[in-house]
Amino acid sequence: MEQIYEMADKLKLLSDGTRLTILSLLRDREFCVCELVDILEISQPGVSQHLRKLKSQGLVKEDKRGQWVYYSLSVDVPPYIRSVLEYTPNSKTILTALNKKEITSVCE
Amino acid sequence: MEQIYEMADKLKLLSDGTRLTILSLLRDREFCVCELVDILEISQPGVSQHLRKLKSQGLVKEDKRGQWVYYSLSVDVPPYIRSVLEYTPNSKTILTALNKKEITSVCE
DNA sequence: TTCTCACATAAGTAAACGGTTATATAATAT
DNA sequence: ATATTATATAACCGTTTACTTATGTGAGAA
Repeated sequence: MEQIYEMADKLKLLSDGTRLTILSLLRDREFCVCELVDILEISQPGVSQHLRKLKSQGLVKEDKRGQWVYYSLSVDVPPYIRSVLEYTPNSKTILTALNKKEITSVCE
Repeated sequence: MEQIYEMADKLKLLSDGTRLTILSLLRDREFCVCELVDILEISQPGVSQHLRKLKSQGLVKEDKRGQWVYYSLSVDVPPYIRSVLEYTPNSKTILTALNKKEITSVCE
């Protein structure tokens, strides 16, 4: 019972389009915040706050390198979350849908 | 992109503990509203409203039989929702966790 | 008919949510 | 040292959420 409410809490992270997009992108590779700001159409603080929620529940981890902070999927993403992410479009699809050219890495 | 926001909208239905419990119960058999009211610990209108949301998004269907309305999982539950429900506790586990004796059917 | 039971709908409310702008911090570049 | 860039945090705000109580509706029982 506890368990089912915990699951609901984590699933809440997937219940917002912006966050589900972020997770789908991260499924393929790491992204730094400025890339996500460029891709998603909300403000930088908006992106930061979504990332904070995702991190606080252990779905993503951050890696600070110089000026940038790179986010990637945590290895601890529970199976019921992973199973959903298998059904979301991949980053290539998302990026072309948004008319963003597919960058390979780094903001520089 | 459209697609990802649609998925997020349906996942929102799983992001509440009460609704996730309802769906997990329905995975095993149909339940009438009064059974759900007895099991879950919220008011009857509260249960009705959750069921309305679940129905409006096509996750459950209703079957009126006499005085009662029986709800069951829709056959149209999309795969990414089904895959989550494979990880939730079954109705037996939920009922014993809540100290409700396992009824086999009907309110009568 | 009248009462009761099962359910739905309406209206109200406190809290959470998802965004914004403004500001702080920390690293790099000049 | 100063400016610029990347990110985080704070404060605010309108909307949505998940409940509640009160009331409506429709079926079966008396």
